[in-house]
Amino acid sequence: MNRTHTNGELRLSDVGKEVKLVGWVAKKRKFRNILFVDLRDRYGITQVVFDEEILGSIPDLRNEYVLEVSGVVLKKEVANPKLKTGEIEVSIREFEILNTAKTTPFMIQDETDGLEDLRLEYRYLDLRRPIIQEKLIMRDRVTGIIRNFLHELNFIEVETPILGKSTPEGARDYLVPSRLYHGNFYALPQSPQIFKQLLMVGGLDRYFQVARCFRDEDLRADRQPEFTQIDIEMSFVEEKDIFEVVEKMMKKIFKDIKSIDLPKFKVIKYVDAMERYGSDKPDLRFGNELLDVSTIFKNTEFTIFKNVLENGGLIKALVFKDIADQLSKKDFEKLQNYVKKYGAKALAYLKYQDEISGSIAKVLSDNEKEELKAKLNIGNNDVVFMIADSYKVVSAALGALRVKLAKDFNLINQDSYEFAWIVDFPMYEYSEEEQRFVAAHHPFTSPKIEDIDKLIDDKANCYSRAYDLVLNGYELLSGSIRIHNQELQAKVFEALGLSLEEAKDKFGFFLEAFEYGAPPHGGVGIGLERLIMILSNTDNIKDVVAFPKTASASDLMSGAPNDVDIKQLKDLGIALITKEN
RNA sequence: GGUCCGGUAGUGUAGCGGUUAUCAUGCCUCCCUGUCACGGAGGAGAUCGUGGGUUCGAGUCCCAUCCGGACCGCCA
Repeated sequence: MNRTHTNGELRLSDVGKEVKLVGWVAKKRKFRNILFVDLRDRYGITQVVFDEEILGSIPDLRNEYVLEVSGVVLKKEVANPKLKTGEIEVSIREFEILNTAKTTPFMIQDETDGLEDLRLEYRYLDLRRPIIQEKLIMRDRVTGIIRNFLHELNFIEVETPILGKSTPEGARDYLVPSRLYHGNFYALPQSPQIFKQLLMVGGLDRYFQVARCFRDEDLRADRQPEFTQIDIEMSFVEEKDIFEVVEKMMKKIFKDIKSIDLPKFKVIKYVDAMERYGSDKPDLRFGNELLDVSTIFKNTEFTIFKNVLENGGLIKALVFKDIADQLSKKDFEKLQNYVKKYGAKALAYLKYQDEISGSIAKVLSDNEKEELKAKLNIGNNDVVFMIADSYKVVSAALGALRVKLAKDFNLINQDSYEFAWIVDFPMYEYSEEEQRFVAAHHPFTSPKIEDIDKLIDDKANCYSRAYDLVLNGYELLSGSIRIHNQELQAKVFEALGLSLEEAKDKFGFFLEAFEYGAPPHGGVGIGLERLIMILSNTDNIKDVVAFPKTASASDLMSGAPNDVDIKQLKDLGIALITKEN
């Protein structure tokens, strides 16, 4: 069954050769005495010709039959420029049908008719589509580049446990019941965080892993319950050392995959990113920055603005140039509804045309409108959007609007890749729900040295050595310099509201490890799927996962999750709670 | 936990109170030596997601439920 060539391989220079090909029937075009078949495999498509004069008869082939064919390579009189192999065809002398196939539920081609749920149910057929294969092949290339790159820098790949210990902070764990210890559970790792730090304590110095991670949270178009993180940790480093490794690695990936030479990555402080873009993962492919216009309205008569300012809120503006004539009243209504999702009560807007119109044109003074115009450098046909609310709501709503409008008005260059390190994240964020400060990152993140004194008494102004790398509006990776000092770690646990007892119960082994000479260390976790999504120009994470789950975390193909035999539950000592009790 | 959108031949869709349930594609049969989105003729193919209700009459309206999708919350 040895093929001599793949279906993407034969060229004009192969004319005259005897070849053997294998593959699937992608398409057939039949006449009385001749049959053309597009034979497909992972490498491409080759047209093969079944000629009655040569074979005596024409076989009855259907789409997706699996064939082995032998024949001679001929030059085509009229080439097909759409195929790499379009200048030749193979005239069949012998063939064998290796397998037949039912009619597929959707067309096996890039432009398929099947919708996503159907394609997921028959993922093994969906995987035959070149457009899906390309993405998995790219994913393999990227992990290959990463492995080679890190190995050259003395990193070693270590596998850490999948069955671990549940820690109730953070994302919800996937739990695995223990058969030997009834009532006890393993947790699947949300990330190999503790283990990789212990590898540093263990003296491994430079570690990485292509790590599967699991989070039992609700999904999104860019989130799966299980995903892959390129997990990296280094000893005896500071931020700049880690940035250098990651930056070189990204440059290597973009050079090899996209033939792009990336410039040096920007560095933006978290507070500046929030101020300018309303987001800690800003899309830097376009401008349209947020501007604080509170001072213009400090003596305003407009009660809504006035009240917000009096209650400690602020007013920010977002300007989009030369679009006023393209937005109808209905469009503005849609945008007003859009920002409500983010908690904004309203979206104010002004259209600067021959006259100034818009939702708040009548309630603002001429002076205010002119001041806005001057401060925001507004020209004819520009639109100013404003939201007055708390800092958090203004940032979230106006930040999201900024991205939406840029997309709607095609202001984003799809071929550009704008990286930036976001640094100096706050140590805590305030949880409205719990009415207290909670950890903004995992509890092993080091505070800024100069902020150690603020850990307990001034949480609002305490910053950490955490950083993200953002790319085109996505958080590509997250990392930090870790705490390596037992006392500081204990202090941070305390600051986070973990009693010494709780801390010992949950992380005792970890704290103890720090008493035996833990080196300074830090690292990152890179979201592999997101990187591949960006590289392959898709906004759907399912496209870059071989067997993805739906938005409700089910596998339409296998039917997972499913109920299990009562005997299995008994072995585990588990009884199910039914709705009745 | 919440908001919104969708579910009609194999597939993608039209229909929005009375139709023989639309169109395209796929499928099957026949015709066609050069197609490469082949072409031509004909044919089969739909418990309109499921269960209730309103109505003389329900893909069509209402309620519930299941499934899929997007988003908010969530994702230390």
